[in-house]
Amino acid sequence: MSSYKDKKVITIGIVSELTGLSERKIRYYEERKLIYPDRSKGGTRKYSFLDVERLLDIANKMEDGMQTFEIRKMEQKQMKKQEVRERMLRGQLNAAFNIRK
Amino acid sequence: MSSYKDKKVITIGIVSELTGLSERKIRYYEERKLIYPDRSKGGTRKYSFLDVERLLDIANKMEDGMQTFEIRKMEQKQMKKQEVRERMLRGQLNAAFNIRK
DNA sequence: CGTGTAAGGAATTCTGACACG
DNA sequence: CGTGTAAGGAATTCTGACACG
Repeated sequence: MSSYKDKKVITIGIVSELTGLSERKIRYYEERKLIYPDRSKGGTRKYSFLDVERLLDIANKMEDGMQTFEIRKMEQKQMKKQEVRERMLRGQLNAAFNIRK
Repeated sequence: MSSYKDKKVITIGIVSELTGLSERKIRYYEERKLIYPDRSKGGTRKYSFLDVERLLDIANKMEDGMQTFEIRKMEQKQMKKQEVRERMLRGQLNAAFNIRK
């Protein structure tokens, strides 16, 4: 289920190197609810490789002139689409095999 | 080729949490040539998930009473075995398909 | 809105050494 | 040999704010 990709173990300086984004930008995207790092006891942020990929995606969208709230909404829509797909798939499976919870 | 597993992006504090080993031990195993972290410009160590796995393996062997130099030698032997296997495999492939470099 | 920067403090890491065994 | 620890300094990160636009 959870692989290395999801483990929040990377500090912001390294994320900055990996993505080419300034630490300021990375923290700002968190403020705008686009990314959710963990925190150490001391309070330092910890990111996963998945977060790094998300940040690269965000960077692309920002370059295209998109605003942070648009990116957030877009992701919510993606989530919804995904949910609908899964619901439909489950429904079809249930119909095909006549499964009840 | 290189995946997330090999990227040296984890600081020693987090490696310590992931492995349960003290930072002292982790640095010592480096001194004994059992592990090779990268360094940031400032000099802080950076480890990969593969390094974390290696450390867990080292920890097991230490618990079994093995000494650091024994672990190092054991790994060298593993490397040699692996090389031999690859050389043989390559030889068989070449023979089978009559390939020349 | 998105991002740079200087500011001061706190958390993290580093090295070399002493200790014990 | 393997590991803990106190010591002092350096690198890293954090927050809140001011600036520009």
